[in-house]
Amino acid sequence: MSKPLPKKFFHQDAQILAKQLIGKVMRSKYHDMWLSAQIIETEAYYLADKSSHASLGFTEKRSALFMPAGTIYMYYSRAGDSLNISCKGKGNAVLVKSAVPYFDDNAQMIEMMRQLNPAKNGVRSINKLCAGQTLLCRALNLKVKEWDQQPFDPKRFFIEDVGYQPNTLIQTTRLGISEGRDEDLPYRFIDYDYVDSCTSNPLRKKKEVFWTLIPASDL
DNA sequence: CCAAAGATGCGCT
DNA sequence: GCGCATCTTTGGG
Repeated sequence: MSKPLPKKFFHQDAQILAKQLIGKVMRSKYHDMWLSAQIIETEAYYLADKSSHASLGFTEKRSALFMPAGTIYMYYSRAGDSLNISCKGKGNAVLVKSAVPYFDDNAQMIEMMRQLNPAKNGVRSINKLCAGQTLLCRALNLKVKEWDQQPFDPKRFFIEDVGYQPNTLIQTTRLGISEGRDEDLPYRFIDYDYVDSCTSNPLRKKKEVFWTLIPASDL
């Protein structure tokens, strides 16, 4: 079950890569168990855009953003780890925002994910187990200390093309960007068929939120 | 100190 | 289900 995305795959424009990553499956080995989740939501960030960490300048902490395409950039903020991947052009990257558990071989995987990412009250439903950039890192046991500035490793953590093609993507604005920091750029992408498992559903917002649909024929 | 590419509970619709 | 207040941890100023 192991056909990691080739390095070349990450050598694409951030928005293209963000769209291409939708539907791909992350696989992380925890002890002897593979934990797998299909990416359903991503965001693109560019060196020139004021919301990107890279735009704040090169530092040791942010150096992964300036390393070759396909380098993992992880950072810790607001009580959780987040996963990014560098892409074409120094300082450009894609943030993986949410996923859904993908179980093609292991029935115990969900229990392990629940253990790694417990809900404070009750049990986290399967479709919300990886519904957030820090939640998915928790459920897959991905840590800054272990993966920041590293390339993917087919033996421990990689992303795989399982042949899934989304029918439609939602394109909308990124979340958590403060005013004046290019908050209106439409660089967030969601698999329409899994919109109920994303961090926040733009289609059902009462407030005015920009979104548009991208059909499969345009991908 | 406090902002940060967040998450959660609670009250309301 | 939505919006807002509140809690969260860490590194840079």
